[in-house]
Amino acid sequence: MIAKSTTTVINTAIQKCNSLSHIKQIQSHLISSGFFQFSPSSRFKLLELTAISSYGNLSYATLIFNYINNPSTFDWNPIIRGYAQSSTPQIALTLFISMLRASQKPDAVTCSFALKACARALAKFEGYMMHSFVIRSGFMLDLLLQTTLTDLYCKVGEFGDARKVFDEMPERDVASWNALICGLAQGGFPNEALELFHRVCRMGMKADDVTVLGALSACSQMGVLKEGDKVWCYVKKERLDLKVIVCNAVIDMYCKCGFVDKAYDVFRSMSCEKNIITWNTMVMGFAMHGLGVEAIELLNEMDCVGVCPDPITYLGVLCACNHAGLVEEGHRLFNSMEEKGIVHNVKHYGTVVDLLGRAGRLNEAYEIIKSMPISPDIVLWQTLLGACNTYGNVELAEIASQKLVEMGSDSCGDYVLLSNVYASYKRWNEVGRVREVMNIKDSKKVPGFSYTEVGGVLHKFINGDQSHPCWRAIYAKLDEIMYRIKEHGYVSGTRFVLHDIGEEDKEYVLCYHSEKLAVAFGLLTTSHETPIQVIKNLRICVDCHAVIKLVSKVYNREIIVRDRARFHRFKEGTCSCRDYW
DNA sequence: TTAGGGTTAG
Repeated sequence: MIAKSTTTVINTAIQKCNSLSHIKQIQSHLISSGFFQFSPSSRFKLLELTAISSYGNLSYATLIFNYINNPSTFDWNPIIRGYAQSSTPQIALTLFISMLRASQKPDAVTCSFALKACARALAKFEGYMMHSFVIRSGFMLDLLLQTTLTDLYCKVGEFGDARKVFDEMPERDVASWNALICGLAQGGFPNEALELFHRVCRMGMKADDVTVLGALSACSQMGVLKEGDKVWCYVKKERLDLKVIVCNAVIDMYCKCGFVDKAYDVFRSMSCEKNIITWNTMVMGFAMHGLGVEAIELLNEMDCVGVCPDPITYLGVLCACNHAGLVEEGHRLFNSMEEKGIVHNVKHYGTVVDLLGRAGRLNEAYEIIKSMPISPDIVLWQTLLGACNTYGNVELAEIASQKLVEMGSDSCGDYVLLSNVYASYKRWNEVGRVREVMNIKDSKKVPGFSYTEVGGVLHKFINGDQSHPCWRAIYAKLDEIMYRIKEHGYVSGTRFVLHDIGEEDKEYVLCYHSEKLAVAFGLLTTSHETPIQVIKNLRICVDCHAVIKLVSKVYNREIIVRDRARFHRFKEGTCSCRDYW
């Protein structure tokens, strides 16, 4: 028997560990003194520290664990927890099964780690098995497990089951609400997430930092400024702005709602210390708004105040140069990364290829791809192909298309671009051949949709959509728009339509793109001085861009479109992207 | 002796 006071001394020493070598010293002391075998609490502390602390080492923790004769639940728990939060969470589930085979009984804590592992591994089937195990073990009344289950079902996309677990909870605390709010926000249901946030506030429950993170993410996705403002007021009232993670989310929200100035105000007036994510979010915000010079200035400021940029900072700055057309600066920054100790990743290559490609420097872009020490991905070849389409480079377009086929890309956009390049040289035989392959492959297109907020209600439009209650009026308005802008020189850009249909029909397909429907609806339902705000899931197409520019002039209306890549602010016939996107 | 919910990315 070991005296309790001795155990306390040992455990205090373990807690003071701050390096792996320190852990090893303690371990050897525990083994030689017999504590490893006879003091379960010391062994637990040692395992926990080795498996989950920042200076620990999971492989080493596994070595220690394998040294234990007949491990107890208290020995299994820290090792399962360690793997659950590692990059290989599926190992935690294998260990959970090994534990059952070794006839050790998992407790509610073991289950919480196993559920976490399922969520991180997106293991839906194993998640259902674990849920059943939790019920059979009699742990279903555990509030923490119910919350973990709610989170798990959201992460694997089973929102119905998440809702069921949540609705059946006898009592809920703020973390349970957060699991559902954040789960819905991250799972593509921002509207529902925001509604729940308001419900939490109405119930008089104190929303905490995690709740507002979920709400802010929802506002960012939908681009709803008024809602975002409300959350920001709540954040200030509850002093949640003392948390850097919350400020970062607020900056991101204002950028994505189209108000980079407000984001910058928050960035400048933060009362807590900025972290690298704060800087990166602001840089990315500038990029999104085509403010290349501002992004570069921020990078320089980081250098002045001694903050080390990371690969994401450089990605943001390169992206900003790309959107602002700062070709030389972007190219120079890309080349300077190595001396700053930052290794180029595939996204950096993607951005610089885009940058050079848009500037017509196709051969340089291709040389960069050829010199890459890592494999180019599908997006990168698509970027080059896009530039080939713009500049009519058949030779490189064929190379990029061939690579895309080899890589198994089945995006119909690839075929459209290649056939457009052939079409621009009137090489109709090749156009026909590409179209044929495209039909055989039955390439799928991601459906485009846009939404706009009018009177606090979000209206969603899909290409060619007739589901909106006012669709007849919207289509009539669009006909009027097309008629009026044609008087100002608009010619339909039918070469961007994919389908093999007659010219008139092509015009029809283009005409009812979701962003045009949203703009027509905005013109119908909002007053003259209100800017129309539209959010699109894909990049805006060339034809819609041309149409909206003219609409902003003919109807004298400001129109702001956030597409997948950036913001376009249309005013008096021009766009803030200067047609460079 | 141990558990739940979380911000940036072509």
